[in-house]
Amino acid sequence: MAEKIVSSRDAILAAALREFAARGFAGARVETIARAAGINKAMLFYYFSSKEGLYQAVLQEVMAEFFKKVQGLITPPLTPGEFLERFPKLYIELCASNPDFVRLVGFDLIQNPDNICSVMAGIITRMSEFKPHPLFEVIRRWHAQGQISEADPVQFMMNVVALSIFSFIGRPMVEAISGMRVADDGDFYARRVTSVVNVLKRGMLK
Amino acid sequence: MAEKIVSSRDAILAAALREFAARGFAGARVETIARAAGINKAMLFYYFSSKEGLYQAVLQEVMAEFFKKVQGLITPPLTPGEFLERFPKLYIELCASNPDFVRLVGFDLIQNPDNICSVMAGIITRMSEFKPHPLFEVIRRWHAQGQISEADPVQFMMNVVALSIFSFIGRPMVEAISGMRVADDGDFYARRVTSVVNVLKRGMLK
DNA sequence: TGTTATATTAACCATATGGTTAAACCAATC
DNA sequence: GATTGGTTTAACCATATGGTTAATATAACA
Repeated sequence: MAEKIVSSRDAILAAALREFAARGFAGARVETIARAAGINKAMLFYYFSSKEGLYQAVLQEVMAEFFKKVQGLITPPLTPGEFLERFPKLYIELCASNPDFVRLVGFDLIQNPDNICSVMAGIITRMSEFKPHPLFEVIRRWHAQGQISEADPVQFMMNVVALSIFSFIGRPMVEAISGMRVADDGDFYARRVTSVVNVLKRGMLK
Repeated sequence: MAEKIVSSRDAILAAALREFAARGFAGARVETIARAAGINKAMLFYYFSSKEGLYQAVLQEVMAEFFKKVQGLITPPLTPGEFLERFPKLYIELCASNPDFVRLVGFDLIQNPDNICSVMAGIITRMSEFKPHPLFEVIRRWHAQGQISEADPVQFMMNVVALSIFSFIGRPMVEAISGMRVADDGDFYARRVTSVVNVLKRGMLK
């Protein structure tokens, strides 16, 4: 066969994402990643020069993919109402279908916020469309035109992202407090989207 | 002197909280904890039989303290409006003054949700007042009486907790996207409380 | 004072882990 | 068929790490 189904490099990246997401950087074992990728441990150091290098590569790849998707959403001009409907939906569905992404970013956000910030900054810089980051200008304009009630774009985005992403990390916590087990069907996320969109629109739209 | 300023046991617990919060379970070094606590490593295994045991003890202690405070808030009967004002305020201020708590719980939530769930369940069971967990009954009643718009108590609480806790974990992320550095003064949290309470009341109160 | 239970330490130990190396394999190209 | 350059592996290595032990200090107490 001319090409392998997956290159060793890609197999390593995929396996590494799973392992890092499951155990964090320190808890991840290079050996385990190699075995899961079906290659010798030395291969891993051949492609990525260290565990740290591999980690950064995974983070880079995964974040870049994520930003590409978000960018697609916010490129066309939107009304605040449209934005508050589409962003959480995209975000929640994206996270639901990539649980490893959420956990990886979560770990990094807790442990080493500066690192993920610089990774994101790097990606944003490379995507010229994001440059001065139009989104925050847009949000400011929405408020200036009296379309939304929240004046501070940072608070605005925090509210949006918080409600969206917490559906994943915080679910077990709420389950524990409530004593209720939330069904793990796709339905849960559909209901979650509804609730979030509702709160955001009623809460921040004028 | 009859008693030491702090018992070795407590010194270990305090140092362990710091270390586990900073590096996660796997990243934490027993040696480092011992040194920070000013005792010999063997002492640590003398009081807590293993690294895992120490970790659980820390989690237990920290969660119990947290629940005690939350309980104080929700014990008296409240209107939904009062609840939506006081809960986020308490939550955000609590997290702001105990960043280690947030990170420790965050780690555990991502890596091992079942564990923290059972810890919480244990604590709740021991606090008899929480038993059938009245809070969720109360929320249901609020909706039945037409006082709030969200019918599902799980969604209701998720919205509340998400907006409150994300102020900490997610802040660097929003900062990176926005390119703005949020001032680290106490003011930030005050503004955050205002925004969250606003969204929640406008978004879920009828 | 002798006894006992609790605290505390220095010195070890077995193992796991990130990382290296030198040799082999393999496909393309000359 | 020899050369070359990327790919892959088994066998190592140094070190860090969780955990143990046996001996000692301390305080309470009979």
